Amino acid sequence: MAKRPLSLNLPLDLPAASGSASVGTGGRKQTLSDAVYRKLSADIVAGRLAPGVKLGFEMLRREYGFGVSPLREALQRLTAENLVEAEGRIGFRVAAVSLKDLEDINRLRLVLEPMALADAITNANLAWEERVVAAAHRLKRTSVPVDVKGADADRWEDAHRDFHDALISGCSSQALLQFARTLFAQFRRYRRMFLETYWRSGALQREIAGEHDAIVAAALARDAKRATAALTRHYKLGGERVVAACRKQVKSTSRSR
Amino acid sequence: MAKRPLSLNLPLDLPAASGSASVGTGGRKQTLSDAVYRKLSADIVAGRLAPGVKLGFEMLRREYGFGVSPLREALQRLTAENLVEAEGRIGFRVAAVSLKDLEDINRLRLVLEPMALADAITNANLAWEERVVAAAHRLKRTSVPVDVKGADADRWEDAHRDFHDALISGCSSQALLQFARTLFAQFRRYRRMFLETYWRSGALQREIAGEHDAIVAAALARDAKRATAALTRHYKLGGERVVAACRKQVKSTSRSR
DNA sequence: AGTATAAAAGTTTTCGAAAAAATGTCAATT
DNA sequence: AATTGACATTTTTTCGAAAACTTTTATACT
Repeated sequence: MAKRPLSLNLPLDLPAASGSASVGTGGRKQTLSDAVYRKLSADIVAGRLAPGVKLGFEMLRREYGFGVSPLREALQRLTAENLVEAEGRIGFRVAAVSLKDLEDINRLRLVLEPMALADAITNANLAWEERVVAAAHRLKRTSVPVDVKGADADRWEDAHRDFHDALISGCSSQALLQFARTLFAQFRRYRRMFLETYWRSGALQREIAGEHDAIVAAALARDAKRATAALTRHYKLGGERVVAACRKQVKSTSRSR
Repeated sequence: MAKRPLSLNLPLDLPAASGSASVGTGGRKQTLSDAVYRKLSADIVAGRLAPGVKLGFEMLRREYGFGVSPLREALQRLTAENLVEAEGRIGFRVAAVSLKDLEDINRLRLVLEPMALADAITNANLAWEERVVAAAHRLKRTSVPVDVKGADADRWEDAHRDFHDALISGCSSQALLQFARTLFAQFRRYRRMFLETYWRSGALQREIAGEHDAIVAAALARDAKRATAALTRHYKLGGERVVAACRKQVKSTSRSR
């Protein structure tokens, strides 16, 4: 047997600046753990798993068909992203929602994402422009969902996320990108949860499309100031809508109990 | 160095903090998974597990004495914090270090942490002041470590982290706090890794103590502007030192191979 | 009745081993 | 000599069950 006497705790090594491939899920080969992570994440963000719902293993096994180990790993990761709450030996629940939390997320992404966009524009190149244009086009061509919790909505939401992700994808700060993505996912849950009625009107959709156009135009013109202003406006409007809806619902539910 | 299109100064206006003296690991009952997470995190940040080192399960089992399940969960969480890198079905490694990554972390925490501190000061109350004073005192009384990788250093580093954590603990934005903490841990790894020689001099320690005093004085005076300036100065100086050391070492190692 | 205590039931957490995948070896072929 | 492919070995990932713990239910006692 090859029992190499590995150095105990103190391997002296090089600070290798290992090539470090590009970002994202790109190279990662899929494991069950990854798959269940994605599925759970999607179901929570879409609101198919309501806030506060107990995520017991019996139920998860039945519903998702995975074993306990991948499930636990996925839940652990989701906990780090504040989509799931873990309590010692008691188990996991879908993260609760609150007006305070929503305002917190909204406020912070209004700082971070324009920052990321400004940086992306200063680093702009053709590949980035391509990506932005392609994502914008796809979003435009994606039909607006009818059922907010269905698979249609998932498709539109993915296109929407990819669009915003494309915009900031040229940002040189990986850390900033990661934070912005986390906040985007968290905010999206609130939007899908509270803007359900708003959604169907269609007027909202046209309005949003106009805001997106403004951002793209400014970004492609490499006008960082105008682009961040447009993005900020977009997020401010969206944020206010969701906050208002959340506030209303909180009030009505607290009345009903 | 890098360009900074990063805007500072945001309007943080939210009704003051809800009591919440119970920050931190408070309620969570300990599981093995938590324990191994903490141990692994400490060993990586301290540099006892060098960047790029393969984290195979045979080795981990032997060294740490835990089963595979808690180990995997801990590694999954550490991956989310960028202290560990996971590659599909190939396994886990301690996250690589690079000058680019260091500069990235440093730049972002220079934006986020002063933001958090400013907010904490606007929400200041007696409990927060108490906490700051206590943490500052403990840090002062903690003896400066001799061996940078030993348990002494862990103790000092904990006191140092608690001090900075106390300063921003009054921040009303949980999300901002979380990001700041993550960046602090990541930066700390670089500092311990590259400032090893610097450390013993003692002069550095006195210098740092002075910077801390300035921050505390301004914070207790509830002078947000002065406090953030002092904190920024503290981090700028520290960041520059580490970046310089990192740059030097990268150069020398790349020469040696 | 009400509180405390003990058994039972149900969950979560952990372990050990099986399954799946990757890596390494070595001979055969071009 | 280099490449390919089959086989063997090592490692990661997943599963099923045992262990540890929490919650509920039942029972006894003041």
